[in-house]
Amino acid sequence: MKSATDAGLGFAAALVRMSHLVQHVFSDVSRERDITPQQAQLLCVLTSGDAIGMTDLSRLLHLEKPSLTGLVDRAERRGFVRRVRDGADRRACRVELTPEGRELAVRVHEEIVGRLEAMAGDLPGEDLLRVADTLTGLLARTG
Amino acid sequence: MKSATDAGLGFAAALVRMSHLVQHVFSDVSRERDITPQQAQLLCVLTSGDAIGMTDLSRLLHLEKPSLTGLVDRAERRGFVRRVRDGADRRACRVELTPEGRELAVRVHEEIVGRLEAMAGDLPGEDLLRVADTLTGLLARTG
DNA sequence: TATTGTTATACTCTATAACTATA
DNA sequence: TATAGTTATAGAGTATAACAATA
Repeated sequence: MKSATDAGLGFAAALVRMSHLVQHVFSDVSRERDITPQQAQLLCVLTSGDAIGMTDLSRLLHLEKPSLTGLVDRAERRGFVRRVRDGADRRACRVELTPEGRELAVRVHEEIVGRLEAMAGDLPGEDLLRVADTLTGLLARTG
Repeated sequence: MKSATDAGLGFAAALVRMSHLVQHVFSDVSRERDITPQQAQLLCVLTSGDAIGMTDLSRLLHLEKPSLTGLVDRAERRGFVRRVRDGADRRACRVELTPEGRELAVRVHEEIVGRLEAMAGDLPGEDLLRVADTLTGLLARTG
């Protein structure tokens, strides 16, 4: 009943260590695809939806806008994303994946998910479902 | 029974999103303490144990050795850590926290843990224990 | 006036290659 | 020869301040 706090890690400590592990997976997969982890994260965010403005994107990635400008510049230079002008607001642009960027994003995402699930391989599926449910609930209220 | 995959996130996707959330907490807390997230991570790793050599530290932080040299240089310049010569091997040095570094590390760690637990505030404690247990089991086998 | 995004600047982070010193 | 760590160098990531263009 109290095993987590007695013999294992507390809730927050477990999340922190798991977060580092996930970051390492991001680093390894990015390295193999010859992109940076930040570019991988940008690609993953853009896979989820439609084209998105710089301001919203900077909020999603937790970056100041000038930092995002540079990140998008470099990703655009490499042909992964492109800026499209916003028809309604002539100040704004929206960022979207190019076909090559989308293909890369899908591969990176699949590889990351695959490695994480492989790590969980021999744990009971029921436990994993419960973890996913609990974390989903937490994320729904927080971010 | 299948709610996680039907209505919520899969296991890996939940871990990835949780990881980003943890990174944001690290960023926010680091910012408030006027250090970089990488310095915060270094401090946290050093809190856990004794002085540690550069090679082991680079493995723990998933950094190439020259990257670690710079990170330790900057942390040392700010007075958070110090290099001590290894008595047995004259090539080696071990990195340890200064008193000021340890104080900062404890505060940063407490703040991060506090925010993560606050986020989980209204979730059933039993669920959190199960999550911590499952993740601890996964971490024990992985890294 | 407020908002969208960029430019200018300075620093940190990171990797690869080459190096020194010790084992 | 192999290992521990650093130096040299280049590029990427990040933030703050100041700016341009549009709303």
